[in-house]
Amino acid sequence: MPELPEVNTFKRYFDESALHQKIARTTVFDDKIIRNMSGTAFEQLTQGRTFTGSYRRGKYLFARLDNGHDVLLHFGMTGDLNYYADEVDRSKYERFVFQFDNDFKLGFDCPRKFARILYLEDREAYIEEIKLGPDVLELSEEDFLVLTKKKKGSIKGFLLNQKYLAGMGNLYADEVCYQTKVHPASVVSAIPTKKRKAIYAKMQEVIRYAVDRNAYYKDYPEDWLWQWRDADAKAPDGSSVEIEKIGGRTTYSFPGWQKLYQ
DNA sequence: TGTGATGTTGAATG
DNA sequence: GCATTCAACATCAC
Repeated sequence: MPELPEVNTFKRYFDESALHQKIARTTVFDDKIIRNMSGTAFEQLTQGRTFTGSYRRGKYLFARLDNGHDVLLHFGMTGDLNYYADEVDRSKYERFVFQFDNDFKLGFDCPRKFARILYLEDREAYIEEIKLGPDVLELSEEDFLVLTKKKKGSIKGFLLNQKYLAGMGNLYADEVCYQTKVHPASVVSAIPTKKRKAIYAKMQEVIRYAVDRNAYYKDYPEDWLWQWRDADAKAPDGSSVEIEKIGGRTTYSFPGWQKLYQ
């Protein structure tokens, strides 16, 4: 699920449920999901604390504690949040859970365990360490044009690289390429400036649109790519879909519709 | 039953 | 050192 718009929805959910509540108890069920310490250490560091705010950058959600430290929530492929009071609402895939003073719980669910949870004393140092790029919605057109000027890899691979810009994932990257009629395998630097501007604008538009709708796909326009993302898909001009690995991910494109720059 | 998945990392290569 | 590629990660659903 989680690309930038989805994680933004998680942020809203987190803010509405967990903020300003004291953590009475933290329970970790899967030690490996906490990446920089043991589950026990994580429990002890978070118990008794209160969440005071949150900050999202790309797909990374940082939950600030009242001691100035952060809990980083990265949702991987299948991460999700679940705020509940009744035990019947607990997910079988809950990997750890914060229990608050009001007896409500915020569970972190993740069937496939690709999520990454870290306890961070210094958020900025961590962002620096992993070289996380600017959030898509914070990136200026000027910076985007500079970034893309000399890159020799594919535009798809570029958009997915969180070190250049944070937040694009497999589906939205395909969507932007499709809507701008650029083949995802195009060499970044070979794409004319005018077209790179169009990619920047479409990226902002698509991500903004999705964020505004809480990443609720059913509210997206019918002519967006994802809805008919399958082997029989046809572009508006009738050309057929091509499915291949680009930038390491399964990519849907229409060679007859999207121009390949190289 | 085998395959692929809305993501990231770290090793390998150029 | 930088850019890029790709297997590995763990598990479930179709």
